[in-house]
Amino acid sequence: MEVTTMSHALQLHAQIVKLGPQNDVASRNLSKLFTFAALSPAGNLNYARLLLNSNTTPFNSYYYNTLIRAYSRSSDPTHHTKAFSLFISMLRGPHPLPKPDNFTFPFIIKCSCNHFTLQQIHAFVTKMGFASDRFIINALIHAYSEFGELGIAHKVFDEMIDRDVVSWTTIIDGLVNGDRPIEAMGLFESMLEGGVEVNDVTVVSVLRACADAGALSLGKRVHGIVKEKGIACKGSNISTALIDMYVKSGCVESARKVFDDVVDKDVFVWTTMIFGLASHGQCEEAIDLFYEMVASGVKPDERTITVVLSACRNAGFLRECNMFLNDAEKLYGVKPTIQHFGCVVDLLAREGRLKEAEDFVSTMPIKPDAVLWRTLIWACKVHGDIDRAERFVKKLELQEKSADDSGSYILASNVYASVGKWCNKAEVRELMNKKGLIKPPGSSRIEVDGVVHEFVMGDYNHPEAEKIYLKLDEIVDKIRKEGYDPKVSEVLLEIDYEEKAIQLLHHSEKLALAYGLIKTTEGSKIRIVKNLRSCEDCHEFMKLISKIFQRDIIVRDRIRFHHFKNGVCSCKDYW
DNA sequence: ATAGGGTTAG
Repeated sequence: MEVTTMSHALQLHAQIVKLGPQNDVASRNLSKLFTFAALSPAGNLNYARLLLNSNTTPFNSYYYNTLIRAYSRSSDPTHHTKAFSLFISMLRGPHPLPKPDNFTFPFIIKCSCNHFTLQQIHAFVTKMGFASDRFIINALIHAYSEFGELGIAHKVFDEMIDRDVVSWTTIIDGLVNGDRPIEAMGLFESMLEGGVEVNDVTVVSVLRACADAGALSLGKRVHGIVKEKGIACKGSNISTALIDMYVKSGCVESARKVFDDVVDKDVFVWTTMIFGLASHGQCEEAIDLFYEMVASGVKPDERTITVVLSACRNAGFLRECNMFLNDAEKLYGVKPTIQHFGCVVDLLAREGRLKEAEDFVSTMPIKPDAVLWRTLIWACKVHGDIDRAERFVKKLELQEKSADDSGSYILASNVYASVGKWCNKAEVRELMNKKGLIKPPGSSRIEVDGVVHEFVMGDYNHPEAEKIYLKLDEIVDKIRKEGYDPKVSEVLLEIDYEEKAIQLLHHSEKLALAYGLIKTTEGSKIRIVKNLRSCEDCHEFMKLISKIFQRDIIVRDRIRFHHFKNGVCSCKDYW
């Protein structure tokens, strides 16, 4: 008989007490009752704990492990602490408790709060002879990855003897989350070579990697695998990942095809497609698709609203923007977030309606965040309203939240520099140093002839780095000696190489640039996916690149795509 | 008599 409610559980408990712990029926019921109390959403963790502490419950590792498992699933960190103290008492006593076993570790690993604790547990795992337990090791790999210890995670993975799909998927997923999609993709390839069967989870992870890297060719291959094996039937999450991958690799049409074939579209599928259209400059289509979604009976969530608002913003539809903002709560029960308000502010600011933007911010029911201030400051800078920019910079500086955000500081220092207030700029820089803010290196990835190349600022790791630098020097030299050469140097000349413009380009971008010059000789589209930190960077870079290649360019920054035709950006985006 | 690891949009 199944236990389904707490009152039923209490009845059983009474019966158990009556029968006594020695009774067979009683002990079977006890385990049922306990499992229900600990794990069922209708159960009660504290009650399970009481049961464990009562002397009728046998010293059996099952009960301890189950309770630790229950604690580990909770989002409440004090539960993790409780799990830990249970674990410790299992290790050391004082009472004769069951020793931690192979079941204990996967749960307790989930409870560790930092990588030091994790390493201690890892040591116990080894000491107690569980170093070849796949479940435990997979849990370790996952946990190390979550703490950003990808090096250790990778090492543990490498040293494993019998890796299975989960091991591979875990490390791949960890690399994707750690912004190392290229390595993730590499591992996926080795996994295929090694003949490991991939499943739906693997596919979703590797598709995320492809999306991040703009790796269309591998993305397509994965799509092929999905079709071949029919893995997609299980749910819409693969479809969502595929749509996202195509969108971020610059292929809305392919994304749309996948989208149209999804029979039971959920909110994720719709939202991703709406984002896809909006980010490719098809803003009105995106808005239409939003209405289609609502008509089909799927309720938009917070993210959907953000996406449709950003479509309005990119299209310059202020009226619609306000309308959707009002509808969000009334029609769809979505509480407006800072991103939602941010869209309206962004739109006003871009159009140069800076006072309106400022007024809007002061009437918002939510406290503006650093991103919002930055949007405003940037717009002020573009529209030459430096007084207002300075006022916003002050607001930004007051905000503790921006303390860990080096982007804000850099923006602030740029504002000061642009009006020649070098003292203030120096102050900001100093503040940054004091807080130990180091800007993470910029990186870019480019797919040329089916190969994704990654460049990190200041790196020399590209296999053809030397060649690339040589080529770059050669070009620069040529410009110096011969001046203008319309074939290759138009842009470099125009931007005044030595003086300033090249400073806008990171090392990585120089590499990509030069590499493109050497290698890219055919095709009409170049996909470049960049993790740029601001639209400013993005546009500077892309203006250059698209002129050099003399063809259409699609580039993605953190938020959206920018289309460049003949060196002109076609989306209404700051420009 | 009884359990375990990896899961989607920026």
